[in-house]
Amino acid sequence: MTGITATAQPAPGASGLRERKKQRTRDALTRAAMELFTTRGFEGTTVDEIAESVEVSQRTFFRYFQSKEHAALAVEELIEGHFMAALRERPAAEPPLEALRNAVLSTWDDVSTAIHEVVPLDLYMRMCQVVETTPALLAARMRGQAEMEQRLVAEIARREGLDPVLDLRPRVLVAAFGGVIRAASGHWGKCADDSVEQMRRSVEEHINTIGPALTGGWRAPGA
Amino acid sequence: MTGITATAQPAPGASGLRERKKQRTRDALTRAAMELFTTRGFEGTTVDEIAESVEVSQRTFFRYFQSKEHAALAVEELIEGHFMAALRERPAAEPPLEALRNAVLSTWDDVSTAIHEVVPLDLYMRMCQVVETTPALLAARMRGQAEMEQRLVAEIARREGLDPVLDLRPRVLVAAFGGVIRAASGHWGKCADDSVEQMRRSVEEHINTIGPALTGGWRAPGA
DNA sequence: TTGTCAAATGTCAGCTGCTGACATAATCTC
DNA sequence: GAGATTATGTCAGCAGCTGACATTTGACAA
Repeated sequence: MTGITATAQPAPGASGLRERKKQRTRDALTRAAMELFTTRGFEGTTVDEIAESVEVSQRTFFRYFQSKEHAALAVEELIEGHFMAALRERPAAEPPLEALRNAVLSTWDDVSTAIHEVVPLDLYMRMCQVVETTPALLAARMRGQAEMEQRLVAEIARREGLDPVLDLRPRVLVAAFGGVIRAASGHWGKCADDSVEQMRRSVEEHINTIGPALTGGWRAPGA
Repeated sequence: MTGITATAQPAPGASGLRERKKQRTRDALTRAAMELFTTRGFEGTTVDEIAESVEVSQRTFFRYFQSKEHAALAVEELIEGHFMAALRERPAAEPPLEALRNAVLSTWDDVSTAIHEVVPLDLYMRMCQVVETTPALLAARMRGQAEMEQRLVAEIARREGLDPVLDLRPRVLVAAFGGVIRAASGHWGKCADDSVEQMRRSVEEHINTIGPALTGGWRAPGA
């Protein structure tokens, strides 16, 4: 009704009591899930336990989340939404890679406040580590990112006025970009540095490496 | 014993009757799984049906495959093994991206014969389409590829004498490369052209696009 | 307020993927 | 051929997930 058609969540700036209540239980479920996952681990936590800790039936949990994995990655989805919006607002003059880069970096602060409306930031940080070390979650996240990448390809193609089926470049660019983002967050996850700032720097650094990494000539400083 | 230490499958060139039998049932299971998946769909097929069609208990199925998904992606894993071996054999003089590229292209023929020892090629082709359209399989495959990419990073770093933790470039390069491969196979899957040759060409074309896709200046031919 | 409608939730039953434990049957070794 | 290994079968059980139907709760109008 607000004009912002959501992905799967209830409308963000909703009006009625009903909508607000829905949003509340959804947030409560995500938070409860993340708290349990970060303490007992993902596989060590049952959906029943999550539901119970919010005093809701298991069936209700599955009405909010397609799967246990989706609950764990709810925040991730939120972030992707913000990023996509940021990309759409980049000036048309920016070349594709720069637009992607700037969208990531510019959206950073918005994102952390948006996250904080749902869960404490440090909980999210700890959750990232869990994701990075849980195969099932890694797989689910990668699937989500693949869907995201499809949307990115469409957007890039639109910006540049290209046919995303005939022209390979948007797909290739986005694939590379996505890979780099994954590499960055993986790197950040391992370093166990719990700051958003550090994460931002990691992403920036990785993006700046795209050029040098692909244009050979690595061995100048090495041997 | 042949020097090719396998990933999880029984040793390829095994000696005893036991080993050969194991390999036979494993192959039979993969083939049965793929045949059922391609006709009834992945979710429309139960593990019991697969096991039954090979006249084996469900429990045995799970002794061969960690999950239903793993059975669907068994061939994929086989291919990755060949690719990894090919990469290790590339001359040390080749710069990283070229080595990756050549490993893919050079290994192509070996792969198709290796596949054919397990399943008919056209069955594999049809299976690729199923993977591309089944969310659970997409996720599982991406996870597998992520693991593969880690191994690739290690190998590239070794070749170049770099520390894969400190130096970002191997990770970034492999991420980009992996993304491109995914883009290529996705593109091939959509075009529904059932030839290996076409697939090879698609991969080659995509790899050659890496440079142009990243170095901006797209709008020369377009508008 | 009250009554009506729609939407959210609870309850229950059931399927499917997957695993541990133990018994049985097949291969290997001598 | 006897005994040690190893693969397989059987059984029981948990956890994720879904459809169907009953029940409650908020929305809206008379």
